[in-house]
Amino acid sequence: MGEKHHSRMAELAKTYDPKATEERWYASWLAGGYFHADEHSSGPHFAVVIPPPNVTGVLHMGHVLNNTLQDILARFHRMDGCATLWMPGTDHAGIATQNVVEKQLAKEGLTRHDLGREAFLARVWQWKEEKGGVIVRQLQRLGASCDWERERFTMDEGLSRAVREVFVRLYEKDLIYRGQRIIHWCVRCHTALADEEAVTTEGGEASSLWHIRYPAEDGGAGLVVATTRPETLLGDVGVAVHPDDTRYQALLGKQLMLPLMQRSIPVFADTLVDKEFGSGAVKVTPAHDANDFEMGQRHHLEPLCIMDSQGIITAAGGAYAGLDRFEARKRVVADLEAQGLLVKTEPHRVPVRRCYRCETIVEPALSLQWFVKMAPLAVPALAAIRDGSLRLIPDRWTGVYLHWMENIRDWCISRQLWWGHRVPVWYCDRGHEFAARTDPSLCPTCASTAIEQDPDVLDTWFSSWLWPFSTMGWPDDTATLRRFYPTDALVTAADIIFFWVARMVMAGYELLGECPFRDVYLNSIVRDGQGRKMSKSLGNSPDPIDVIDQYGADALRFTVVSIAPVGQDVRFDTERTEFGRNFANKIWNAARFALMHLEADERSPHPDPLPAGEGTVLAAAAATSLPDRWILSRLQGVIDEVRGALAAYRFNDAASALYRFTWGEVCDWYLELSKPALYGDDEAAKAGVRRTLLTVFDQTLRLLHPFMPFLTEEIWQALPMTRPTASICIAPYPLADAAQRDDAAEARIGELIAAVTAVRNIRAELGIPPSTPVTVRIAAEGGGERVRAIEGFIRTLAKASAVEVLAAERPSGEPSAVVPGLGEVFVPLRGAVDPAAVRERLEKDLGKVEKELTGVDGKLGRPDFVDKAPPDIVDKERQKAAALRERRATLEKHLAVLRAA
RNA sequence: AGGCACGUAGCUCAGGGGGAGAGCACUUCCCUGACACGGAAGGGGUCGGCGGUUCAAAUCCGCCCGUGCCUACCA
Repeated sequence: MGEKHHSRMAELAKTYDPKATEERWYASWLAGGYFHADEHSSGPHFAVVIPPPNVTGVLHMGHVLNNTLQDILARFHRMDGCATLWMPGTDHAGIATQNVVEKQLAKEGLTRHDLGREAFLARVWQWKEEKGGVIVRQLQRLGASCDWERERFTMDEGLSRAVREVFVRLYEKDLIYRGQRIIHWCVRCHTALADEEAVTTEGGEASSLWHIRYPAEDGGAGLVVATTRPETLLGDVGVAVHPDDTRYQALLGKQLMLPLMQRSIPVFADTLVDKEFGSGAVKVTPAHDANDFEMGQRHHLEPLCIMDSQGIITAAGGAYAGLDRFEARKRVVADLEAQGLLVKTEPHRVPVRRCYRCETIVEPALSLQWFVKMAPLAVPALAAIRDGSLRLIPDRWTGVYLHWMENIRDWCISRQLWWGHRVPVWYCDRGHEFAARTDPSLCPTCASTAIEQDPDVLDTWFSSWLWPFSTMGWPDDTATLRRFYPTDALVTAADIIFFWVARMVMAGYELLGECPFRDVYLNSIVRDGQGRKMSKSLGNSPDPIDVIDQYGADALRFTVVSIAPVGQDVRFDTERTEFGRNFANKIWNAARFALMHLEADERSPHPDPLPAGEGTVLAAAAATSLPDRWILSRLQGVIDEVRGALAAYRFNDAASALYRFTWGEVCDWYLELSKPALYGDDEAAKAGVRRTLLTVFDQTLRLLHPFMPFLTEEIWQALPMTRPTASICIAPYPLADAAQRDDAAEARIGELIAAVTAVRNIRAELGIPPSTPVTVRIAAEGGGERVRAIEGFIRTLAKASAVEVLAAERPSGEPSAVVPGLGEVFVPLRGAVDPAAVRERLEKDLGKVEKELTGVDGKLGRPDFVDKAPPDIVDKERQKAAALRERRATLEKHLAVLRAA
């Protein structure tokens, strides 16, 4: 510990180690209560609710992106002075959770029926307490700044009360009803599913189209129907043809003999039939197909159910009773073939719907279920998007939303499960039905005590659609609701626009008269390196926790945000995280450099660069040197860029602006430019640079904080300055200060960069090693003042022994480059290198100039261009041509000298 | 079938009517006292194809090809 003043340096390893910081800072943020949103606060506010992950869920890359974006918004607004609420919680996920526990039971050789409803539910709760919510801890690893004190669960007491209240209200308004409908039935989960939960396989699945002859009852030929589901023939009650179809006019109204079943069924006309498809004749099975059900109703045909809840053919299926639906299909086809009634079988792709939870093929089934009448609820939800009070970003999703809303169908909300909110409807022994907010003991109509509650539970989404306000205490009129509702933004994936987003909008209007959020940002879908959707079955989804362990949470966050442009899917490969890891390490090392110099001087403690408690930056007055003025000016530029990008949800643009500034300007140039002063003897110059360093780091870290919370806190806390707040989490977000914009400084440093690059380029191309000193000569435009302002920096950065301003005469036969605004930069090398190499370089330059000149002259040669293009554009081209001509002349002169020699 | 999006450097992708960009990969040089998870300098693209609008098109429009996604009552 000899160098005691460098103790902090000793702590800072050469590479950043996320493991050493992340856990510590997260704990300190929680302890500090920074994420808690105070409902009694005043001033601006910002609220966002998390799309509640399933309690059964584990973090995947989609969550990482989604929650990082929310965290960026939350942290940004929190720093920007808003009382910020990021509402967290989990979803009880009816089917998914029930499946998990049923699987567990299966290992013990039990089914839920062995336990009974009550014991089973106890078992699910037990599972939830022990194993559920892993994802919440995983979100914390990611750095999510949720208000965990408010964490909710869709089955907790408050939310259950909200669900019940909504059901009863809608029931009383006749917006909830019970009816016999064709719904999607999962024969494995044993429950009804909403339309959205029965997913169609892309492009259909390989199957066949069977053409079957149905003879006429009177012994005639009858007709041929085409079907993809021959087994449902057992439940046919008729055959439909298009009314205009000339082929079947004679058969209309006649009876056919249903094969295998020997039942007489009618032929009728319905416009739903497509003449072009198959034979133009459709077998009608009202109990097992939604369209057939419609036609059956129109033509007063009684549905005939031939399948039970497990997909087994019932007694109504005659000889086929007891067979599984697919076995029955084989047998039916075989029997038809044996009887010569199978006309042909052709390969056909069938749109098959599968259960979104277990992927079992779903069965359209006629069943008594509860529905929400959606059309009235859609009215304000449509108006909201049309009048702009609700925005979808990117807005191309608006069309998708509108289409769904305009063609909305009633929502089947009952599920034949046990895990979920139970339908709050009771039936009494005298046939009365009623909904109740609290569990009743007798029938309100007849006072009978023989009452029974509906056994079904509600669709999981029936609690999710209330999420934005149920989590804030609704139906009570709470301070939280008044302060934070409606929320500002919703960040979610587009695949749940219908399941969730659209329904929340409807619920918000129906129950609170307001849209629950203003902006809906639909984030990218994260795919694997080959563009495939990440899925468990493919095993192509990296475990984000492993990635965090390997690279750090900040690295993962920054990478994911950087590669996710608005509205485009992203491809993620674990190795891509190196991008963020490298950036984090770069920042870390830049900070080591800064801290080394900031702490090296104990005699002159640094002034606090922060005006007390404000988000503005240090007055420009302190910055005197050119590089200082430049970097502070550039800082204002990034601040505006980042703020602008965030306001437009252009997260990747914000990230890239920060990356370019931090790495490409601060590290690549400013730190290098600061070295002459820092390593020099001029104490005043040193102090100025140190102050700028401190300001730049303080401000840049704050800008970066929402993206890389851990690293920025770690470094910020190490900066030797008076901090306005205990944590960077709540430090004011930088606000650009126009007074610190300095166009002149930006121009001068721009020239410096160009000049240094030019010299380096010449060195590299001509093979002059850094150890060989060169003299740089500059034929300056308009005097040598600009050169003299930067010559010291050129000398250091270009490793030049001297920088000279040329008088009238210019060197001949030497490599050079033109730096607009500064002049022509020469690196005299005669004698030091092979003249042939110099000539080669000059010829290459000349070639480039000629090529460019040809283009520009061509443009200027067209009268249309000169006449019609805007004058400033023409002017620019003319200036370009002039400069190129001059450059060409110079190069030719140099070459002439070389060739002569 | 319809709708939407995408097709830009070897790879992954930004950009978007008047100078073709980034990261990775590649070539050459450099372990220079923040950083080799680094530095310096480079090579590489007729911006999917064909037409159109325009003084000017990678950028706007149309068609085509390819890819992906969403929606749908083709039994």
